[in-house]
Amino acid sequence: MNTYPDNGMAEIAAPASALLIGRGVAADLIAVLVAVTSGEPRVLTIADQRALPSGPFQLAHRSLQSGLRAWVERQTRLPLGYIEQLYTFADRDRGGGEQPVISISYLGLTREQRASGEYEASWRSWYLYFPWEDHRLGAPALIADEFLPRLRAWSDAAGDQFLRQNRWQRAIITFGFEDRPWNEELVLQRYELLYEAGLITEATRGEQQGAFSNAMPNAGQAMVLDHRRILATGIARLRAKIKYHPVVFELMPETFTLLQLQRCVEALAGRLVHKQNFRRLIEQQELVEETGETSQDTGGRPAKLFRFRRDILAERAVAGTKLPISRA
Amino acid sequence: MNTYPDNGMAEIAAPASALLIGRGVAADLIAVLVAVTSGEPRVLTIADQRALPSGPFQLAHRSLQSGLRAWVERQTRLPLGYIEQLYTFADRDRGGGEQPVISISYLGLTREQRASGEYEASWRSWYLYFPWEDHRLGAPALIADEFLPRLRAWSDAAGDQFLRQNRWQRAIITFGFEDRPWNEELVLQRYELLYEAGLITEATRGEQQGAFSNAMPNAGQAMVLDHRRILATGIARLRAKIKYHPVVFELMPETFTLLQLQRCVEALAGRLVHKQNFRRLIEQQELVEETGETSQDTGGRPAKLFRFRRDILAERAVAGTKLPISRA
DNA sequence: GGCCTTATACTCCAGATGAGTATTATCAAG
DNA sequence: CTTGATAATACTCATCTGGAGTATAAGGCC
Repeated sequence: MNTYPDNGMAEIAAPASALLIGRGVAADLIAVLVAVTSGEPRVLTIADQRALPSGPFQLAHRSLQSGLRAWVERQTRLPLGYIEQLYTFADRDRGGGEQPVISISYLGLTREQRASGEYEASWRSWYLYFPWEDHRLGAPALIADEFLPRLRAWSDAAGDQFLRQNRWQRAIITFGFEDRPWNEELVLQRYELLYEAGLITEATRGEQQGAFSNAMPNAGQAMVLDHRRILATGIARLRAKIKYHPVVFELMPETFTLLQLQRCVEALAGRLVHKQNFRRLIEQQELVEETGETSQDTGGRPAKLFRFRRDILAERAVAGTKLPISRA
Repeated sequence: MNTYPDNGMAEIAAPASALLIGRGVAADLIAVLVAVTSGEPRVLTIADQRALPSGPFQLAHRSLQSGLRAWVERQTRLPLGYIEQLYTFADRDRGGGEQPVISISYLGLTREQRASGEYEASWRSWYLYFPWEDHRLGAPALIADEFLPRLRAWSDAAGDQFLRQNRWQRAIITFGFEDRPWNEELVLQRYELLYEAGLITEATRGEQQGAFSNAMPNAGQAMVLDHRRILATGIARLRAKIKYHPVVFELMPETFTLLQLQRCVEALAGRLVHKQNFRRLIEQQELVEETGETSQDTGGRPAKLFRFRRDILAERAVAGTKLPISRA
């Protein structure tokens, strides 16, 4: 998201000897398109689920944002409910030649997901790429069994004492070791930590063939270039956003029960929320209104159906709202 | 920041007839550099205070971020404590020719401000550009006396009823009319509203010479291109950020009193905070430690001097903190 | 009817927040 | 050396908010 001193890795290095090129870089758009179906948060992927959809910026478009929108809608035939810019970075390894590539990444939310791509596009659960991020059924064993010892070892391997302590402290905070609470928003920080520790497949790509590698094949599906990092950025942004902005509704069907809404939020946040408190907050904020209908297929008592009050959007989009996901 | 449907204006339009240019755009960096001195939040400007510093992206740099950092430090000889990307947009009116320009804007915080530019750089209070954003001495008369009637008239002038209501509702929320609370974070939304209503000088630039204009010369100093909009984005981002991230300290001298810290926060937020509660929050978060010294030149009882606990930064940079500025 | 499942209505408590009051320590002016 | 002005600093208090739990209602299914 944003770096303190300069967290590195965000943007790929170019040799310091390269000359100044004032004019003439290529610009790419990269999209993190999200939908939630059957209780899973899904992201649109291409290239055998190993890449995010992307394409060159075309001047024909009014703006970057509308360019992205038009391009996605043409490719997928999905209406995009919400678009937000994520991050821009420069990457010289792309293009193949001397010309650097500037990549502008976007987060987009959509309701449906008839894939319908021109290439083999498919929607995949984002936990395929980040299995350690799903805490709905408790903390995944992967974290305590695999990450904990390896991050510990990596920390201890640091030369100077300050670095050692710094590494371990980041591990503690991001993964909630030593009884710290889990903070679902730190998706990017966790990914970066694992990357630096060499546990992520992508981190060891540039290295020699026979080199020893710490990379864990079971630490999530790898992606092309830094696409997994961009996905992490998108997930983090969305997890933060749903807490104070009514964007969840862009992912919901026209009418829904409160439990469906809750399941959607839980899928995104990767953690469960207290049902009664969730309803209290939703209702007292007047974000939804009853349709008058009820849904029978709940498995229990029929639930009232609600619809998002679009009329309140102008107000709340700017003034903010809340969702009950513990930050502590 | 981010747009709902597509708030327009964010990125300048290019004619729909323009052809696709896959390769070859120019990339510019634009910086919002902020410092706080004598109780005023200041921004570095060039070109007779009518522009933000900017320059072409040079491939010689490791990354966009380090490029920005190196370039600013060379130009101003100021160390940048904190850098954060703001927004990227495409602008075809720039470059003069067919080549579109991609502008990547950054927010940077620095401690001192010996201008020292190569061109005539100077630090200006950002309230010079946004006089309506300073509520430290109460709401500026400008808002009730000038904006209120004009925004009212602009709303009423809308053709259909929905648009009329939408305009006025945005005015109410962003400016706190009709007894709504003032929300200091809505800097960008306010600027966009004034821009759409034609009250901002920049909004009427492209128009005919003799055309009638609503633009108010007293509604803040105008800037080149969309620099004022970028500045608004930076202010909004910073105002939001100081509430949950310990970035204020990047703007403070090595040691400071709690009142100095408070004044700095107030300068940025454009509103006053409750002194006792401010201190309570700062101290219970253990963000600062006493130096043991006291400052005599307070005008009253001497105040303890504090220093920011840099050692806590690694933890808090990621875990977050709080500052007491009412959101309600 | 008994039991499972989910919806929905309330209650409780602890900590955070907003807004005071009271007291203490300096300096400067008379 | 007393009086004011200005701040620092210590407490108090009522309210809000958020997390968690209990109780009851309304369906399906056996």
